[in-house]
Amino acid sequence: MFDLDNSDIYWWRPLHEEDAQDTRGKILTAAYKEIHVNGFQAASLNDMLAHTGVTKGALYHHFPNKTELGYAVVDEVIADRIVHSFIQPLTEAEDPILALIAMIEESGKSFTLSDIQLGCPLGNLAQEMAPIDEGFRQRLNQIYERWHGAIESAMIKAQQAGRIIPEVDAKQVAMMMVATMEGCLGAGMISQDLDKLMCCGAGLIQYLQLIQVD
Amino acid sequence: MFDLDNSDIYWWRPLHEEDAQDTRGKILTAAYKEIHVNGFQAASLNDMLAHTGVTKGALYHHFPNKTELGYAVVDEVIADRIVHSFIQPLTEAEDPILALIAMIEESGKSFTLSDIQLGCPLGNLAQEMAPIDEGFRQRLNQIYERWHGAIESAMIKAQQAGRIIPEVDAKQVAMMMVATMEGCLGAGMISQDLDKLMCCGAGLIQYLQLIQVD
DNA sequence: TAATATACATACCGGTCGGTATGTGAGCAA
DNA sequence: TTGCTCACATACCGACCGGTATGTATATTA
Repeated sequence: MFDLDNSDIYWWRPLHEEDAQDTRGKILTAAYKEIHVNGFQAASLNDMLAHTGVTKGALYHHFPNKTELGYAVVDEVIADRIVHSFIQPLTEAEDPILALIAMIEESGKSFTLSDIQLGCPLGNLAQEMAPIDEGFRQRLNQIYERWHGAIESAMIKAQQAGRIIPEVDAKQVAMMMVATMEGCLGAGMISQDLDKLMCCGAGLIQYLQLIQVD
Repeated sequence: MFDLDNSDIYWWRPLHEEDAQDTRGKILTAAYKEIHVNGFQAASLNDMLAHTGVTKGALYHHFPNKTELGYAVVDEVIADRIVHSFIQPLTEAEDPILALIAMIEESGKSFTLSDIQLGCPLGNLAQEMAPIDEGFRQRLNQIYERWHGAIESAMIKAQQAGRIIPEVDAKQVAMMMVATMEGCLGAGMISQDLDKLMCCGAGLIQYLQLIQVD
């Protein structure tokens, strides 16, 4: 409907690779942006080609069709961003609970309005494509399962260390954490209000403190 | 990509009005279904006309364009369904906490796979349209604010009655509840697994029990 | 050097989209 | 009966879509 092009401030986190990429890489990042703004179905190949200067011949040399390009964006761009932003910081942390809280607080502070305007690239694509394309569904579900797994492991570790009350179930907490984080981003997106996003995040942090052993 | 037509089992809850509607009503429910399956942008006017037997002339007699039709679907169909399913049961309940728990448990039990395959009509549309159309964003945001308000009031009521610990903030809890419920539905949709949905819901119920005064 | 494969570039196609122009019959008011 | 409005019905339009056929410059191999 309207244009959000030609600027980097609209992307969740900077895609540092921007320049000095090969053609395939250029297409992938351009496709990622287009999809994040318009969704997959409404993403126009012509538009992304126009933005990058890459031609249609080049695109169809590297990808057989639009769907496979979408799959590649999920596998190579989105998965990578989720892992680096949310999974790795968790698996590497000594105290995963503190890491989770820090992650949420950090997001609340560093997100700008333009960051949350477009929502989560993973969540958006899941909502749009999971019901109508099994290939997308499986690929996106894989990412979610890695995410759930990482939090579940962290919770089990915290429970064994006596940092979390034994009454809660690690799997339930993990699934609920991801669901709530996605939901919070959605709340921020629809309200276009950073305060609401942080209010939502504060609720989640308090939940984490409730299940902690003091 | 594929077809989910000619059956009612795919819609979240039956749209009881089905038959004996006027032309405008027929268009609205058909549009609601098309949008719920394909999203707004990918929803085809020609398709919904074909499914109902209504002609394009009739459609453009009642609605000036596709966007206004979408707005009407939000205002008249989606808002109504959210209010009746989630807001009214809450405001009418004596003990809102028990009502919330019952609502989640009830959903877990009554949802079928086909119900969750398409996700939440409100959440889907919000994710898709909020970033690219201000008219949609405002209308959808209004629904969310009513929802948030209802839960917040319920929480304040419960807190005054001493049913909930005083440490939690009613607004935070309200926003987090909605976010988590939407997120849970999303988890169910992407996994196409009712167990995961219920696992997620169980986490939310346990949270409600944690903030309760025993 | 000749042959072949790679990595694009350009031009074009059929199909679908939202939207519109025009026609038509029923109901009603004068 | 006449004239007007409402509630559609039909036919069609230009724009844009994903995809393809064909051409070409460069690098690689025989």
